[in-house]
Order: sequence, then C-alpha cells, then structure tokens
Amino acid sequence: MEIDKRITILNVSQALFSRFGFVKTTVDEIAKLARIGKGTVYHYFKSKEQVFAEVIKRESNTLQEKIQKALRGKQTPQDKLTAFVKTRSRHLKDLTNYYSALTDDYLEHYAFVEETRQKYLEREIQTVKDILEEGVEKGVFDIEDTKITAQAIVLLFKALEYPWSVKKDKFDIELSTNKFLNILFKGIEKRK
Amino acid sequence: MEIDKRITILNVSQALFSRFGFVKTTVDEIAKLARIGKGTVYHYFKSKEQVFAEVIKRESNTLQEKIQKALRGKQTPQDKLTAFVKTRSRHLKDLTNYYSALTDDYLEHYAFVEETRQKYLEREIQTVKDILEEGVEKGVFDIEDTKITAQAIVLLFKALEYPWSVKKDKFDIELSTNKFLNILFKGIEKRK
DNA sequence: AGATCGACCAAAAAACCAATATAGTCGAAA
DNA sequence: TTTCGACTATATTGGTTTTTTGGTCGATCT
Repeated sequence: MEIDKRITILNVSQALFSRFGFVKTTVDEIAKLARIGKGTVYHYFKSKEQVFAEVIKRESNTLQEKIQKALRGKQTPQDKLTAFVKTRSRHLKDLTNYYSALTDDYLEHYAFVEETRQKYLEREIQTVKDILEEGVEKGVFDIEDTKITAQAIVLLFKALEYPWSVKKDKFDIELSTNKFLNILFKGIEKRK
Repeated sequence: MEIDKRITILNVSQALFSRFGFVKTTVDEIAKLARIGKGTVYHYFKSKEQVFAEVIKRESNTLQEKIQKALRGKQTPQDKLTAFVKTRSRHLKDLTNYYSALTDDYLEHYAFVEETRQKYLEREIQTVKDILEEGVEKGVFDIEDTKITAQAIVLLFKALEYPWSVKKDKFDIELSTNKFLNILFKGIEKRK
C-alpha cells in the first residue's frame, strides 16, 4: 500500500525532525524507524528536503484549520481578529517543525524555508486584511489602508514574541495582546 | 597626556571596529594605529571588551543627543513621538558599532552586549512612555496604560525593520511609519 | 513491471593535529 | 609612573585524515 508507506515516512519524519531538528535527523534514521529501506524513502520523496517541506506543509495546514475553526464561531470583526491573534499564538509553537522553519537561523539558506517564511507572512497579512475589510464593509471599521494596517498588526504580534534580548523581562503576552488589541480597535473603529 | 591617549584609543578603535567588527579587530591593530605599545592599551582599558563597551556607549550617547535635540524642537506629543521614531530610524544604522551590538548574533554571548540590548530597549520604551505621559497630562491623549502602549509602539517599529524573511517585499518604511503613526494617534488621542 | 533493499560513491562534515595568532601579562626601560 | 614589546596560555586557523550522509542504482523480490 503505497499511501501507507508515504504516510508512515511522514509520520516518522515529523517526530524525528521535531525531536532532533531537520539537520541532525538522518535519512537512515527515518528509514529505520519506518522499517523500510533507505532507497524506499527516495522512491516516495525526491529528497530529504522534500520530506521536510511536506512535514512543514502538514503543520501549516493544521494551524490554518485551527484558525479557520476559531474564526467560524465569531460574529464581529473584532472578535474575529482577537480569535486570529490568540489562536495563532496558542498553537504555533506546538507545531515544532513549522515554527522551526519560520524562526531558526540555520535553516534560512534553504530555498523552501525562505519560501515558507514568505508565504506564512503573506498569509497572515492576508487573513488580517480580510477581517479588516469585512469590518469596513459592515461599517464597523474606518480604515484608510487595510493592507498597511494588516501589516502593522501582524508585525506587532510577531514582535511581541521575538526575543529582542535574551534576559528581557518577558513581555506578558496575554496581557499585552489584550491591551494592544484595545488600542488598535479604538484606532480603527468607526467614530460615532 | 593620559586623556589624549584614552581618546585616541577610542577613536582608533571606533574606526577599526566599525570597519572590521569587534571580533576581527585585534588589539595589536588598535595599538599600531594609535601609535602606542600594546601594553598601553591595557593601561587605559581593562580588556578589549571594555574598549568596545566604551565605543558602544559613545555611539549610544550620540544617538541620545540627536534624539533629545530633535524632541526639543517639537511642541505636541504627537510631533515628539513622530520625531522620536524618525530620528531613531534615520541615525541608528549609521552608528555601526552600536547597531552591531544590538543586532549581530555572534555578539550575543558577551554579557555587556546583552546588557546593552536590555538598556537600549528599556530606554526606548521609557522615552516613548514619557512622551505619552506628557500627552496624557496635557489632555491630548487618553491612554489606559502608558507602559504597555509604549511597548507596543517600540516593538512595532522594531518589527518594521527586522528581516522576517530574506526576500520580503521590503516594507516601505517611510510610508509605513507615517501610516502606523496615524492609526496609533487615532487610537490614543482623546475623543472630542 | 513495479516496489524494495542495501552496498556503494562523491561530497560534506567531523575529528585530529601542527602551526599560527591573539588577548593579556609582566619585567625592563624610559 | 608610564610605556613598551617579548613572552605565555589559550584560542584559532589551516591542512589532512577519517567518518558520515544524501542520494544512486543494480540486484532481488513480489
């Protein structure tokens, strides 16, 4: 059953990459844990990189699903934006490989990793932009440029998580998120 | 004249560090360019690191002066905040060693570099917070928590400069800065 | 015919070692 | 007291050898 083998390789790889990282995980280890020959890995995947890329795509899709699910339960654009920010924050770091692909310096010279980073950033900005535009259409938000605004929002929450210095006071992400969102809503809500 | 020698060492070191970076610059080179013996460097400074730390302090003070000067010409807290953001953006990267100390990965294990990063972040947040509080006192801004708001502002402009992905579309910093500031002011200005 | 395997290979990475360079020291000299 | 540069311990570098790894491919199995 070729579908089973491919899935097995991906499952096994996801675990190994998650544990040891992309570079330190060898194809031999993947083959052994999957109980197949090494050449079989190459029958199903073009390269080690392709295996990793598929694993990243998987985790990325997982995050998307969680976010879409969270948005589905919300009515107002404010609630949607809040749900987006919090769901993203809550789940991204659990997706070890995806998070690694987005953040680890030593991976940045792989073309597919750069591509993933680009895509992720664009997707985030687009999702926020869609929410903002929905708010504008509903007459809830008054925004001059939804794209720039979406960029600001995405960058701000990215910056909140980034370790600008090692021994930082550790911004209180939960509290900051709420307060930032409040300032933001005040800034973009239509005036009465 | 011992004051002259110390200044000479700092001048020469600032140039060399700027050109070659901290690690690649040797104390021998500093001594030669300063036309002194190597042991004389150690007479005035405890270590190569201390020389670098002094150079960084110098450049940091330069930036502070430029910022203070820019703020002095401004009346409204909005103009002050704008001046802060733009002056910082315009001059920081010219201060090669300071910028390097703030951003280069390979320097992050030096304790004084980490200290500098901490201090810089705190100072930025404090400066913005002071401006915000002035705005609140003058009845121009209506801000619930000036500290959190200051943090958001500082983080946002940091994020704007950071290379989240290599081949990013390169956010238009000038345009984005203005627009972000507009959204921000709308969010924190007192409602009429 | 297609799927599987593992021996094999070229290249990369790691380990090893000698040579060189560097930060810091210190005694002699000014 | 200040200055210097030879010296030292340690780190770094460059070259060589060994090992490992991603990927290939022919033999074998199904």
